[in-house]
Amino acid sequence: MQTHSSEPRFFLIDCNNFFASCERVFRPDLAHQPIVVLSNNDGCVVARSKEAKALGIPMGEAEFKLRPLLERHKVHIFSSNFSLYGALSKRVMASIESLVGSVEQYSIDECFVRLKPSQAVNALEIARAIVQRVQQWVGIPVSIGIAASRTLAKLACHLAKTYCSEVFFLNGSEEQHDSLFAEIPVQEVWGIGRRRAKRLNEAEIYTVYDLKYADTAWIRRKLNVTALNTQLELRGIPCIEESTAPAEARKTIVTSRSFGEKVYAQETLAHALTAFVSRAAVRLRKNKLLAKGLAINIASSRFSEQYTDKSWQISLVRPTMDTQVLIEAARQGLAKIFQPGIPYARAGVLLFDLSSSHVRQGSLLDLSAMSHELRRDTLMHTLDSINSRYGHGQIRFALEGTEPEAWQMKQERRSHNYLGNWQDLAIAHCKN
DNA sequence: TCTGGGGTCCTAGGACCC
DNA sequence: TCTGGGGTCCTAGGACCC
Repeated sequence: MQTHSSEPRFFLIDCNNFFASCERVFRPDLAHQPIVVLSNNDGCVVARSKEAKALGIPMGEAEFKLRPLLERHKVHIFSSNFSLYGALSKRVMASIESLVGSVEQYSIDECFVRLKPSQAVNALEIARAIVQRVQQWVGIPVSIGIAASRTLAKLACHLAKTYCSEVFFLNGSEEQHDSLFAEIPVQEVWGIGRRRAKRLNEAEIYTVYDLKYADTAWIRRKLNVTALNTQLELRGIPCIEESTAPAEARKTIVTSRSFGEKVYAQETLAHALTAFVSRAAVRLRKNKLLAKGLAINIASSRFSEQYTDKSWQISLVRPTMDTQVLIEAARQGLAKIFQPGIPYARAGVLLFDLSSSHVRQGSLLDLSAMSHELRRDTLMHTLDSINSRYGHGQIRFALEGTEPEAWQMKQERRSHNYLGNWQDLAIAHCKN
């Protein structure tokens, strides 16, 4: 088998316990303390500090089930604070870019770097410099995997964490890699989730090593081409490309939330959907897009006896960025699928059939409608710029409702928005 | 009582066409 | 009326990611 599996072509840089580390940046007193961060609505655990992991707190577990354990060990609990995490993520990425030129951001806490030949020569030194700089400039610890393909770089990063090393370079011989891979369960591989792992296990493929050398035709037949690419990547042959620029390539925009409390009233659901449409529309305009399709869905709890999940969708006459047009469509849809007596637990809005707002098509038949649309566009952009300057929700549609309501999510332990709100700036106290 | 949110890609199957 | 291959497009659902 011809491979080049030790050539350094990619970094995968991953922030350690990112949300928990973010909370620590402005609470240095929490160093070495167990921390968990909860999902939206304070439902379940989505991030844990190293100390919390050591206490055996599982990922994704419902908070109410863990409460005794959390209290017993005095675990610090935070609601998720995405504006803070987003702001710190930007700083992490910028710090890395200051050393390597450009990164391919993969998620809020991870990025790939495709190494130029000149960088590949000094891969290890550069990686160590990144770890040091991100810690110093932003205060976030990162781990780095260095390898010949993206999948291997992810695996190398996993090894870095396993061996408590900041950087792991897969630069050994084929045999050395294989003996490492024989110890790693196959579900650790990027792209192999629970289901595929189960199918692989049924075929007696248990480890990364097994997958690397499994019969290629079988993988293609029983799984799919994605899994085949994964296998080739394990052999050191890069074949997963960078996902294309998100803003232009994006196909859907989703805003959905679970409610703080169950909702029975149609009008309350309408308020929630209106708020979700408004948020989705802001993201639409920020990406310079128009939407032609809108879907809504309302559902009761998956754990409830009266489980129901209803959706409705519409194709609009013309692509739009106008919040009001979208709100009207959503409310119209709600009237069609709402059923009284159901304890609704969540709702969502999906914008689809997206197109670039640069190539908005004029209607030759109706010039006055065109000019109305252009005036509305201007109004929407004005709304966005006021809200971005004075804070989200400063100006909003009255149909969102004016009082706090049951649908709004629980966030009882949210930290300050230290980097996004003047009122929330950290304050230093001097002792004399 | 309480169980996240936001995405992408692939495949199978049906409708429709020649 | 039935016969057949082959192509495209769309949608629903599954699987994965963080």
